[in-house]
Amino acid sequence: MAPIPRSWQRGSTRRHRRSRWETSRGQCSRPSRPAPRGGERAPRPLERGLSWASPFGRTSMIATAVRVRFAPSPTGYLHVGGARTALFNWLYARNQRGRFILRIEDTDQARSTEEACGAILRALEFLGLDWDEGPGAEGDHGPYLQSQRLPRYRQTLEALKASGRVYPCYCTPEELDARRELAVARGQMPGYDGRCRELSVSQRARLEAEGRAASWRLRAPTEGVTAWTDLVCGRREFQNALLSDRVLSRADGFPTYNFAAVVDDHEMAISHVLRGDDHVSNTPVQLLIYDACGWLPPKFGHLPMILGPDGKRLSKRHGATSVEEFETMGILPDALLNYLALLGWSPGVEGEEIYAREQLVRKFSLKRVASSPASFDYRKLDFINGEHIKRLPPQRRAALVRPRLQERGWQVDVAWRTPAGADAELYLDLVLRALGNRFNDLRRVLDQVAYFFTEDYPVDAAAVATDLGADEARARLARLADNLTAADDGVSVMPAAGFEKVARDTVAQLDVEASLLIHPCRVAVTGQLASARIFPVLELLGAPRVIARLRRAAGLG
RNA sequence: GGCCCCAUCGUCUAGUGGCCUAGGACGCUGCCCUCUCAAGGCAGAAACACGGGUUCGACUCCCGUUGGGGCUACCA
Repeated sequence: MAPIPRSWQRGSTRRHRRSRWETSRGQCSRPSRPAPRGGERAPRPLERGLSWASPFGRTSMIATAVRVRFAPSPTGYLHVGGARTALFNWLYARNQRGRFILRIEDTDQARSTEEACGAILRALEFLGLDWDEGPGAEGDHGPYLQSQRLPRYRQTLEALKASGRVYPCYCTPEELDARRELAVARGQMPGYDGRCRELSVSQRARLEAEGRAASWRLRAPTEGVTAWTDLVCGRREFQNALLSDRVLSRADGFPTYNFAAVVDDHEMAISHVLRGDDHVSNTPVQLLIYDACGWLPPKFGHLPMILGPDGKRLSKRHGATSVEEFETMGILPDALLNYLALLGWSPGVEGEEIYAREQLVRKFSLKRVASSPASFDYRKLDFINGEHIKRLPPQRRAALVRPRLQERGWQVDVAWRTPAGADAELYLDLVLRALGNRFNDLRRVLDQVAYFFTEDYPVDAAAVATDLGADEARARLARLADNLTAADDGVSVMPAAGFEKVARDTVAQLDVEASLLIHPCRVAVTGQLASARIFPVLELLGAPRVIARLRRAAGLG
């Protein structure tokens, strides 16, 4: 087996403080954070006049610190796609010794909920993707909830109005929809038709007199191209003619996604935007907004999508999709991270694909991110999870099982005469050691150890029928029980070797194949066809229970 | 419909013009080990979507076809 990475020996290396979520509860909807020192920061003045003419006028050659962000909108649980995006950002930040920022994009008042926000934060905590700035970890660039940043968007909008880079649009959503449908029906482009772009002062006054509220649209260029070099897929470009004038500020005064994201990414000094492929077409729009504001855009990298096993977008009908579901399935956070990292990224070396999180951090590179979409493979996740479980140090494996055992009220009785006496901790440890590599699935382990802790353990009826159905088999078990009784002094712990000697002697007396005794014995004692090696199991069970179970199986008990 | 992207074993991928008789991982098959089951060891089946170019030479570069995906909002 490969050398065990330090993290598995040391236990958790998660950097985040366990208490963060507890202390950050409620941050999502209520700004209970202390007021920033010195009150509100002065708004950064908008640089007017050097935008289109000189979009890179403010380029600095000084390498800036890496600041990346994960910006979920709290409209549901954390999807594995989102988790993968968060992971890649986190890995990049940790690898580059940068900062990982968490920002909640809750400008959609109708769909955002506090529960969803809490669920997302909890899922990130479960995964151990700790954020340096964000809810519960206020930094210099907060607040980190968009709903608390409204004044900032308003300020930027005012500056844009002053520079003439936005114009009011009085079309209602209904009118827009109707015209869009018409355009599509005619085979034309569905984008905004520019109706309000060149309105005169008097026309605007008339529309406003009708009581129409204005949304504000970016006056975007109608020719040329908007291009960028994507960190993942290289040069990308879009025809400006295809990019219609987008709404930056809705009629209700709330910013749209593209506008809020740009303002926030700029004000939070984000250096790299790593997000899902589904955002590529937003990028030229955002680039235009940066330009209009006179800001230098960050670098962009678009991660390929995660598809279901059938190549369609991953959805619930494929199986689990939320981090929470994987947690209840018994998937370890590090295993999920390991698997997710391999979806769309490769370490570029052959052999083992099992990595502890700090190995991922060390190896991660944007250069090795794939540009093609990947299908989610639940079986490989299971394999990786099993490998992670197998590499856990004994105490941590015990910690995974213990609460579930306690939940069922299982305990250890000194009368069993096990090597652990009545020490439950030691007993669990010994049981898990006996199980060894067979313990690689949290969903199964409870059934695998049940017969050590209770008489009410699951029994495989088919196994009983085949292995204990014959009279000869039961007679052999009765003989074994008798011989064990004779060998047992009623006081001391019988070691595995002791059980084995009695069993071998019994086989010799009976003059049969050893397996003809051992297999029925296993079924009689564990209820299962498969278990850990039988003699250590018998030792852990203790002679009293072994003899009782044998007699019961033999029909004598 | 329009725009954009993607294309190597069933799946995740390595591969940046000759190292490729295409490598690894999961899964699958067989054998070994063996008290069962796992684990482990060994072996095996399994792919460059198709068609044109470019080149002395294409998995690698270009074009087209096909297939898949994304976007096309006063959602994010």
